[in-house]
Amino acid sequence: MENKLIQKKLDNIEVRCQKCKVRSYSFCRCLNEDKLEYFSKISTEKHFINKENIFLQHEEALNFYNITEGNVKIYQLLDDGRIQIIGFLYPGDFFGTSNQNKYTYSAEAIGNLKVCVFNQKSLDSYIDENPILAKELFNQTSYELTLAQDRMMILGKLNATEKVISFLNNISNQRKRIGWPNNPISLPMTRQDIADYLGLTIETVSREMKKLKDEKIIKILSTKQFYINDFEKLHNLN
Amino acid sequence: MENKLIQKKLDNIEVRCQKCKVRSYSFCRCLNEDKLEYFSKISTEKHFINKENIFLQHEEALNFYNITEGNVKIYQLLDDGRIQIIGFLYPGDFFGTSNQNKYTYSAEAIGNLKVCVFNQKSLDSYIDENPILAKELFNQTSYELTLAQDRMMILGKLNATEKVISFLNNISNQRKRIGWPNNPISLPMTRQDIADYLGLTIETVSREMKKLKDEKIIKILSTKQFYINDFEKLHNLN
DNA sequence: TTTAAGATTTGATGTAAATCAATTTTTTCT
DNA sequence: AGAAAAAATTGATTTACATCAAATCTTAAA
Repeated sequence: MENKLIQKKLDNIEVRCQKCKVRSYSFCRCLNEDKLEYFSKISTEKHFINKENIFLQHEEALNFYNITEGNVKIYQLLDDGRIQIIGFLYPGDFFGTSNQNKYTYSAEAIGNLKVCVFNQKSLDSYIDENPILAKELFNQTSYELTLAQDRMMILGKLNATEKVISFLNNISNQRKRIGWPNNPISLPMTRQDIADYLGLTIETVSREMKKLKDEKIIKILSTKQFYINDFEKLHNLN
Repeated sequence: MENKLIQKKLDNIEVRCQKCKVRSYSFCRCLNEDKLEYFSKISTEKHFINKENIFLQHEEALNFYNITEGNVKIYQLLDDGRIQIIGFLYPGDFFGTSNQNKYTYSAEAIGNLKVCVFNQKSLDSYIDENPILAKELFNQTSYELTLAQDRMMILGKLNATEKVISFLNNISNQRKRIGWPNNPISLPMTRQDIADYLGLTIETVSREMKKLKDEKIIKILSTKQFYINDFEKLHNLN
């Protein structure tokens, strides 16, 4: 009876990577089909619900995560409660980087979330035997770094209008990347999240959205849904 | 006559990596001694003077650089001339990451600069044959990413006072990292550079420095030299 | 379905940092 | 060394965005 359960579990694990919908744009895409059976075994799937923390900054960094479904926000907190959202993550994105064995940010689910969980040490050993993964991770991390650098410009030099525009453009592009319809767009995050992401207040975000609506560049279908009337204008404004 | 010259050049190249002063904290530190002779041959040393551009954003990304002496600023420009300095780089730091074969930022020498220049394609092939380098580059890039993320917090949520303090702390830590005396500190960059790095104006940086001086937390020895009186206070303020 | 709690919008006011402007200091060039 | 140019400081004024406050809309719970 119990054996049967274990066997079922194993079968399930074996095929998980083969059936994975986000593999074509995840770091594991570099692995050949014949590697997947073993690779499936070094990770497990885990579910989180809205607002659940995956981990907190400064906790011991045991795991490394890859999103298979849903969204994640990663953020840092200051002692006095100020928050900066570092990034919104999408299916195919990985997270859990650490410094001196501690997570460098906190991670929280936005809506329902499914992730692949890798033990950092196991993944590390696996990388040693499959160097192609190291190269893929280097390339993807380099790309992440370029995005982080672009965000320095956004946070340091753009005004409120430009920040909100860059955010809307960004959301639209992210959705295109993972093959989702990029218009109309439903925002998984709250206005507060957007504000904390852009280094603004919720009131300023609200006012800027209204301005874009009044200029007929976007249509606000509901607080979490908007339609881009004029892609051209939105792109050129930033 | 010419042969002699070439031979001299080759001798010089062969030993370059072995004699290198920054190897212990550069990405190439992961290579065994016996790899260095060949590794030396895939890069060349190049000098730049103050304000010389190493490359510009959007140029075709042909090379990858490692600093052996001096400092570099990497920055992005907006159409209207606004500038954001992404980072100040130190000996042992590498730069030249690209996206779709284009550099994602511009790089300029601060003072006299010596770099190792790698052809991106050659380095890429070398990595394929020495996967340990891929892992080292992944690790170092991950670390760079955590620094970039910390800077999002600085740019998005800190006020002017906190920004300047974080900058001074950062400079002090960078110098410690590469084994330089971290007090007093001579700044290689101008006030304008500091302002463009922190998303402030030159006037605000100047006023904040004066405030720290008045509070006796730092002593300003000259415009480019300062002494930290109270490390404790400086660290705790941020 | 009603009520309560939470999220968002909108308006009035305050303020941190930008901008404008003038002076002083430092560096560079002849 | 002296003149010119560039960088940095200091002060006065403006402004973009934050803060404070209240109203409306949305979601969740009873």
